[in-house]
Amino acid sequence: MPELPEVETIRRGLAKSLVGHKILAVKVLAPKLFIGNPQLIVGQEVLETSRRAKILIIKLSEYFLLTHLKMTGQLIFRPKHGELVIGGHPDKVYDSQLPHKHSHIVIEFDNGTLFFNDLRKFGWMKILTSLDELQGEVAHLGPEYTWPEFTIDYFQAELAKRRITIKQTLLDQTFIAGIGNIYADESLFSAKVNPRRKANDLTKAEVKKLFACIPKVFNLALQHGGTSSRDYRQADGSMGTYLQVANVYKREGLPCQVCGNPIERIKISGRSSHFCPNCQK
DNA sequence: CGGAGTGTTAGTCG
DNA sequence: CCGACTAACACTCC
Repeated sequence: MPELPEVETIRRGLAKSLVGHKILAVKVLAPKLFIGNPQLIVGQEVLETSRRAKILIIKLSEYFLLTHLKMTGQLIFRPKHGELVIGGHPDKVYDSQLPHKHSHIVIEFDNGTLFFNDLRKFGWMKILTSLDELQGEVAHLGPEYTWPEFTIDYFQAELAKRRITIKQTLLDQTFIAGIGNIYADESLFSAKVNPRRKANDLTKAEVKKLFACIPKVFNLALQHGGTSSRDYRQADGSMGTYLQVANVYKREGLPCQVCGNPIERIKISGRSSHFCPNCQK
């Protein structure tokens, strides 16, 4: 579930709570989800947080703690002092009941407790002990949309190589980092490109449009704190509101905001894909 | 009740 | 190398 805007929103929220604070204890309730020896990071302080694609990176005094939330992972921080602010969306499951049956890793800091919850258990936490290891971990990922190397020339050349659909291409993390199912569909709507089109069949004008739409969609989503559907909450427990401004995602059968045509939902290589058959050619 | 569907991605197989 | 498919898991929806 969490794509770039959700992970980035969580990162920003957690940075405020965690930077400068020390890990007192790590409890691993589902060993499969934690890679490395949890005792290694006890006593270390959080220096800074960053993000690469959908991976959250917490830099500690000596090591790095990485988290991937995959489909249903959550990170919830419960501060020691003061009420947990739920952002106007009270939800018992994310407050008083922690840890609950889907809390698999619990990290105690000097100022509160971080819970890693994951219903489907696809996510993970991982300790890396050097910058080299970290670079190896993210080596296969394509550029972030904010990087200078993410240029129109790169974008066009990569699309030209691919005979798969444009939808599948956008989901390929080795091509561009951070796009998932929601923002693939939303970017394609913005660019008026049908998700079934082959990547290498897009016209030059369409490629240019899509290239411009990706940052636009990501930035809008970041302003809204990401998308909340089912499990996702911001780091403070509140909901992201992007879905309120989404054009196609989860809008099957509803009128297109541009032309009024019903939004369709189809399967593209196993992933649900939402689009307006009238606007997206 | 049974089966399909779910925001991800690494791995396998042809 | 490329592309299609599957598994990892637990729950909701129809």
